[in-house]
Amino acid sequence: MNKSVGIKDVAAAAGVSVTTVSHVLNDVSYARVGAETRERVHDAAQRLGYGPNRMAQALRTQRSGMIGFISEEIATTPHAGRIILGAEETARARGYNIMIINSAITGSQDSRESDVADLLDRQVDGILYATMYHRRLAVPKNLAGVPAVLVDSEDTSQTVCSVIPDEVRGARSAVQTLIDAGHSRIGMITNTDDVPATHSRLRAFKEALADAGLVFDGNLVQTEPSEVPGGYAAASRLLDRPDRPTAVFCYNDRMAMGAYRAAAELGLRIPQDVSFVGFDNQQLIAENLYPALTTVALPHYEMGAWAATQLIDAIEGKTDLGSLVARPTILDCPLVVRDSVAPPPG
Amino acid sequence: MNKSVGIKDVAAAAGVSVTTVSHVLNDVSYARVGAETRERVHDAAQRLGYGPNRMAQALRTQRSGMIGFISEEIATTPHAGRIILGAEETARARGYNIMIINSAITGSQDSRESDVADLLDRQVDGILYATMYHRRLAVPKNLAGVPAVLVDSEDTSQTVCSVIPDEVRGARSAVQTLIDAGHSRIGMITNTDDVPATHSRLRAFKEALADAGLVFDGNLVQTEPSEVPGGYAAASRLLDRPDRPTAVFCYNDRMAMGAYRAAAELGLRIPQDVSFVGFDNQQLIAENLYPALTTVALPHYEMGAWAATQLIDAIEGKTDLGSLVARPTILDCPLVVRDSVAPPPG
DNA sequence: ATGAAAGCGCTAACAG
DNA sequence: CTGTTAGCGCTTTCAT
Repeated sequence: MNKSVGIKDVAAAAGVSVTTVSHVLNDVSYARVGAETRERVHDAAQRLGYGPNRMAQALRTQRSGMIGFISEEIATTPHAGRIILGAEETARARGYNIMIINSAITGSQDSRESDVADLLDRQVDGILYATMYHRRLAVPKNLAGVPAVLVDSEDTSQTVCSVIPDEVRGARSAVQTLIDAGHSRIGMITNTDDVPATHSRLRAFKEALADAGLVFDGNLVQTEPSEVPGGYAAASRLLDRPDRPTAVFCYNDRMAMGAYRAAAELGLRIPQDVSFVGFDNQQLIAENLYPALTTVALPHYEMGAWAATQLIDAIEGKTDLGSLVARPTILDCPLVVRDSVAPPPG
Repeated sequence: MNKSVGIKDVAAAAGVSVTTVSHVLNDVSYARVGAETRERVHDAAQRLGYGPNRMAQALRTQRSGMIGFISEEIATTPHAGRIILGAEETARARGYNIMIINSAITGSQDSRESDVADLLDRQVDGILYATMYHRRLAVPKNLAGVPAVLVDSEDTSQTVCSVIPDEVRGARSAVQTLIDAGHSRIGMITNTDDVPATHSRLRAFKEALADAGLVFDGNLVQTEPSEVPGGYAAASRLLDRPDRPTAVFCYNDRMAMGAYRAAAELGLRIPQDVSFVGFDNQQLIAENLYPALTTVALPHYEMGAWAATQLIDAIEGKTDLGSLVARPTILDCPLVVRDSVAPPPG
């Protein structure tokens, strides 16, 4: 059907040996081939539509040029796509391809190991392991010894390199944008999950307040599950107070969506009466709420790209991942300014 | 590091030849091996943690067990993830893995061909080609002759097998649910894109009305770009009429989101004063609007799974894709009932 | 400056 | 019932 043309066909067509073909096509440095021969080879290859059989190449060189990508619940979050995209584009630019495997987030440790084993049988040169949200993770044992990097998660055993978002700086810039707009009574809607983001964002909230010389009022932080109904409930409590805050930092965009409804029901206009800022930059929500939500973007694409770059550098011996395992690499979360922030009323 | 254990290590450990190992591990039918030997081989393989080198295997058998997956803009839509998931899970269950490539939707025909070529060099056994929304497509020339199936798009040259959603039946069930609730003045918000979905959904709207003996009123269909602001604008016009419809079928969930705002601004309650039904089942929106939006789901997972199944069947010679190219296979779009539909007021 | 040949890890005739 | 051996398509050492 397709590639019936092999290196020997090219050799025959160019009237040279396969060695020569291999040499010129791979630009082997030490082998010296006549300029005219070079051209003949390139021509023949071109004409026949030759492309090397990457499996044969891999078998011989012990380098598959494939990167395994394990993603938890590929589908559930639109974010996962950005990580894959970052990794794929980066890898491809360097001649690598991505082999993708979905891993159920509910899967057992055994099933995770067999995901890795699958990829290893495929002779991938390295593995990217992405989680659907930032958290700490016990990596499959058989990942040890394989070039690997974790994306959006940290290894509990500190044995594999990882890249995560800078939750604290991101959250601080979110709160700062509220402070800069002139707010001094600022509330926060936080969530109930025991994940790094919860702690980091809350801590950043307090720090930003403190740095601005504002007092932290525990009554102005309301906790609920991190979904739209939770945001609605938390915001309702916050905005119904006589001394309601004039601005609210929401744990994420989904909670902000709920907060919008709470504000609407109380007859509060956004941003004239109350300002909001979210986190995550879930485009579908942030762009489409009215008014559009100012929020903080998670660097999914960048994490994917960074991870792929490091992994490939390690595979090619340009880097030692070992030097990076000590603590996760942290990537910036930029503020995305839209229309939900204004100076406080009055 | 990883798989330094090969078939000959197993052979040595089990005290048999590599042939025997290959035979028992692959359950070769014709080769007859003693039960006790079988066990020894399995034991040894187990003990050494042997897994076959899939590249060597592929090189030898001319079957890579890899499926190439080309996806336009993997990241942009959450939907793409569901297609990948359907394909990946199905493929994996049958011993195949997915090699993924992102193809810019803006890419040239040449770049598409090189995407395919890349995969072909990798010796994939077949290719799945997914678009980010249902449309007609000129497939790369070099896809001809390769087992392939298109997901969510149709081949303009009718030469490759494809699977698409049943827009018409989906839209009809959306409209029907409005009719069943007792509505007789039903409006539609449609869009400006010249894509199959636009035409199918509008046609279905008219057919459903006709079948129910309701008259079609051109004033009750408003056209705008298929995003939230468009939905807002179209719905505003529709609901501001003295003879406003009591129910509205929205081209998609994003437009429905805009329509919700239009209703709110006019002081209309959903669903008491006006019912809405959307299309696409974009969970982030449909589940989180208030009230939650009744809509029609696109069978992304199912299309991915169906495509992978057919492709693998074809690869394994169980099916001839040729028999399916004549027209696309159409998969059902189920109605997802939530809270945005009620009987008309009064 | 170019070619012959070995061998990557595996499967599948073919021999015994 | 089990073992020998020839490649799959390529890279690379070593000869020429």
